[in-house]
Amino acid sequence: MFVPVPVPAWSDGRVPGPDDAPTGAPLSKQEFEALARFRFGIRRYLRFSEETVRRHGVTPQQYQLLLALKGFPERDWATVGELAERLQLRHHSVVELIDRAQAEGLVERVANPEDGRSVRVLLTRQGERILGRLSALHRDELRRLDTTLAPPNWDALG
Amino acid sequence: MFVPVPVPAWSDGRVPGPDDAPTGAPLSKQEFEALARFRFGIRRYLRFSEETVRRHGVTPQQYQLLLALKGFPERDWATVGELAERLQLRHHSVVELIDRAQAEGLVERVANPEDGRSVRVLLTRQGERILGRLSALHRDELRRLDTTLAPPNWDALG
DNA sequence: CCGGGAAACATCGTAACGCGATATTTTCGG
DNA sequence: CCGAAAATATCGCGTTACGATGTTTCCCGG
Repeated sequence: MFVPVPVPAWSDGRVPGPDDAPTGAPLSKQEFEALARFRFGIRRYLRFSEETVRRHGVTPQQYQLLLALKGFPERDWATVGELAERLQLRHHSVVELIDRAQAEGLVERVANPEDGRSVRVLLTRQGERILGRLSALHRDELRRLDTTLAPPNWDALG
Repeated sequence: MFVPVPVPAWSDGRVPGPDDAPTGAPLSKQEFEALARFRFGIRRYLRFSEETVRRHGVTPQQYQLLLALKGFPERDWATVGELAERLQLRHHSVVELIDRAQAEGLVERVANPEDGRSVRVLLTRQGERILGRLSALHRDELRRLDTTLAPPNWDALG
């Protein structure tokens, strides 16, 4: 499942390969621990999220879709392509995700008046309602976790 | 794929269900955006990670396994159960992950002298080498992303 | 010292998800 | 008005994490 993203979304648009020399010195035990702790924090948050949303009858992917819509900058809808970028997935993976969410009555598709090729995806009333509850729970959890979840502070590691 | 974790790893050991009232008021558009941006940051980091490690011939799960070993607090090995906690997976998922990583020569199992039921998992020389390179690249990327990746600062949102 | 329950690890079959490859519809420049 | 590019959609497949179940080792009461 190798995955070349068409327009890389990180810093310099390059993905380091096996021949790239790492820029810094070898990592200390402390640095490895910091990296591992950060990853653990992410896993823990995602695990909390997964359990929470499933108890409300939606999958983690669906929650991310809903959130990406309601949380889209400036708007409250998005096209498939825009969602693919926000969710860091391929277009057709998003298409399938939308299909499933639509079947559950969480989102709907509307023709885009500005471009007939694309589609506007937006939340249904039910989608709004569920997202509202779930987001509040996530905000609460984030408030509790936030120091645990912060990226390592390399300078204070010495 | 519903997932009741035996010993929940988050705050109060409870997972909010549909009948829990969210503690706070409904979220503002800004808060939704903050939540979505944070999730986007995570996705972007994980995407970077996936691409990077695949170019070096390991899967994302394998990288996480290696990192969990080298970054384990106080030690540089762990049991299957400990890894399950750190990786937030079920025991047998970790067993399979270790099987695959072992087949690739990245980790090895050694009998645990202190308890014959459990197993010590540790890095091979090759696992160390690959992990070293990958971790340096991850540290570099994290240094670049860190403001983007920080959890939302709710107080500064108003 | 021994028998039963618990703990730790392992095996097997299954379902969901994201992907590559490919197809379809719409736009737009010349 | 036509061909190339863009945006969305369809199909089949491999990987992975899971639930259910099995095996080995420890530990404790009697």
